[in-house]
Amino acid sequence: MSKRVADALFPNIKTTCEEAQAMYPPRALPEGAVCTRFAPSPTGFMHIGGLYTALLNSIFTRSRGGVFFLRIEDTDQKRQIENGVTEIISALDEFQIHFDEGAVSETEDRGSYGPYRQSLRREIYQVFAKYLVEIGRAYPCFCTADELESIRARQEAADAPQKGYYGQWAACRDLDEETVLKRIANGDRWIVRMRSGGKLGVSRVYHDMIRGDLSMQENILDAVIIKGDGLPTYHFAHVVDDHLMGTTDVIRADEWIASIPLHVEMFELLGFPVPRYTHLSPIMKNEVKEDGEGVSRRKLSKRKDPEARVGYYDEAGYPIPAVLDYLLTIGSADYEPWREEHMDAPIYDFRLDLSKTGAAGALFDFDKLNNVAKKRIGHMSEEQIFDAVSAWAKRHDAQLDRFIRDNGDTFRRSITVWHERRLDVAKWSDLMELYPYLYDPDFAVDAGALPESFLAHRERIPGILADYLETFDYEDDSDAWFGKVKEVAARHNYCVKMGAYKKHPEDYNGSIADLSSFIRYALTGTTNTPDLHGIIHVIGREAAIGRVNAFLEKLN
RNA sequence: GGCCCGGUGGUCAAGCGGCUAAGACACCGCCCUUUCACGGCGGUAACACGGGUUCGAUUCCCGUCCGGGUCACCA
Repeated sequence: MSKRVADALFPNIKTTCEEAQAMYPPRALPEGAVCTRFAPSPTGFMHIGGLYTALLNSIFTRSRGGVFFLRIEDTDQKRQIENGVTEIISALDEFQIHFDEGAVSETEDRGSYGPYRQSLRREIYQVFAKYLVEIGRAYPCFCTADELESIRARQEAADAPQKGYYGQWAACRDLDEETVLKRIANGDRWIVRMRSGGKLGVSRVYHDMIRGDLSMQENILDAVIIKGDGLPTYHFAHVVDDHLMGTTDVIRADEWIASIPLHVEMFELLGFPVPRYTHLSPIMKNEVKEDGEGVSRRKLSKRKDPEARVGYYDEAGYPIPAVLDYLLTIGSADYEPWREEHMDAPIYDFRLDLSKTGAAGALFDFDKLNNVAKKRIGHMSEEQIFDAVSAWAKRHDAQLDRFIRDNGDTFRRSITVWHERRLDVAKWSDLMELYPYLYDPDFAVDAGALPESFLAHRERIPGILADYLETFDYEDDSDAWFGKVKEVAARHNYCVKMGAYKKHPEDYNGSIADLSSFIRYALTGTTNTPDLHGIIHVIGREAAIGRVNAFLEKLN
C-alpha cells in the first residue's frame, strides 16, 4: 500500500529487514549471562554520572558473564565536539572500565556487531524505517517548525488533553498517497514519523529493575524516527541498535523513564523483543536557593560543578580505585559491607543486584569519598603508593614531581611516616598541603607568630632547644632519641609522665607534651604531625639540626 | 501545568505489618597517647504531614506538601 511512498523516501535502500537482521545473529550467551552497553554522546568531557552508569553496567555484566560494549551515539551532528570519542574512551580507560566490543579510537571499532557509532549506521536505520513506511506504521511528515508551533497553539487553545503530534492533530498522518508522492518529488523537506497505535488514557504496566512496575499511559505520539538529515532520533536508534546488537539489559539514566512507553511501542512495532530496563537515579548536589533561603537538590551540572567532570578526581589525586569504591557505595547498599570483607578483591568480583540500587538520587558526599579514599590508600602497599604518587605528580604537581625525581629514596621512606597506622591522606594533592616540611626544599619555619600554647613557656624555649641540640644524635633510634628528650625535659622541670603531670600540673613548668611540641614546631612549623623521629629521618641530619638552629636564631 | 518517579538522622542507607528503628560518613565526649592521627568505648540525631485499612503501621491505600524527571527533527 505504501510501498511507493517507501521507495520514494528511500530509493537507495534495497536491503530488507530480514537481510539486515541476518547480519546480526543472536548472541550465544551462556545461561544467566547478559549483554549490556554504555552509549554516550561525544558532546563534551566525561561526566561523573556517565562514569557511574558505565561502571554499574560493567560490574553488572562482569559479575554474571556476558558482553559489555561501547556504542557512540553521535546522531546529533551539531553537538559533536572535536575528539569527543577519544575523550570518552580515555576517561573510561583511566577508570579501568573495559569493553568487549565497541569503539576503540576516534575511527576504529572492535567486535562483530558494529559499526558501533550511529552516524555510520544510517542505512541500517533507514532499512527499518522504510519497512515501517511500507507496512503503514510510519509516514513522512512535511510540517515546518512554524506549523508544529501552530498545532501546539491550537492545542493550547482547545485545551487538548495531551499536547504533541498525534491523532487528529497530526497533520501529515493521513495525507493521501498521491499528495505525499507529489511533495516528495517536489523536493519538499520531510522527516519520518512512526504511526502510533496507542490510545489516549489507556495505561499499561512497564517494568523497571529498580522501581518495579510502573503504570504509565501508553505512547500515543507519532514520534520522529528519521530526522531531516536522514539520521535517526535517539529513540529509534536505541531500539534498532539494541535489538541488533543483542542487548539484554538497558541500564541508563532515569531521564529516560518517561520514554519507556515510546520505546516499548517501537520494539513491538518492529517485532523485536523488549529488553529489561533499569533506570539509574542521578547523582545530586545541594544548592543554596537563589533567594538564599534553604537549599534544593539538583543534578551535578557539567557547567557549574567542577566535580561533575571525571578529570577532576584525577587532578586532585584521588586514587582511581577509591573513586570507583565510592561510586559503588552509592550504587548499591550491599557494596560497603562486601568491600569491608574483601578489601583486596577486584571490584568485578562484586555481584551487583540492581534491584537493590536506590531509587532516590544520592547527594554527592565529599566526606564519604574522602573516607573511602583514606581507607583505600591505607590498604595500598608503600610500593603501590610510590608508583601512584610518582605517576600522578608527573601529570599534576611539578613541585612534588621534582622532589620525587631528585629524592626518590627519601620520598620512599617518607611514605611510612604518614602511611603506617594512619589515615591522613585521601588524595595525593594532600601531600604537599599536609607535609610541606617533608617535601618543600625551601621549607622554613615562620617564628613570627608562635602558637598561643607556647606563650607561658616562651622564656624557657631557647634553653630547652639548645639543650636538645646538645644531646641530639642523628644515629639514635626512636627510643634513644625520645629518652634524651625526656632527659632534657627533666632538667627543665617538664614532667615526663603525663599521668603525674595531670595530677599536679602546678609542680612543673609543663609536660613532656609541651616540650615535644617546641621541637615539633621548630622542625615542622606546626604542632600536629606524625611521629617526629620518623620525620627527622626523612628530612635528614642537616635539616634536623639546621631547622632548630634557624628557629633558635629567630627566637633570640 | 499534565504525566511519571521519589521522600527513614546533616549525608549514604538497612527495614519489606509487631524492632528499645541497624550500620557507615560527619559531629561531640571519654580512653589510649609526647602532638596529631590510628584504634577502642560511648553520645547527639530520623520514619515529611493528614486521613484511612488493621488488634497493630516506617512498612499497605488515599490525599496534601516537598524534591526530581519528562513533555524537541538533543541525547
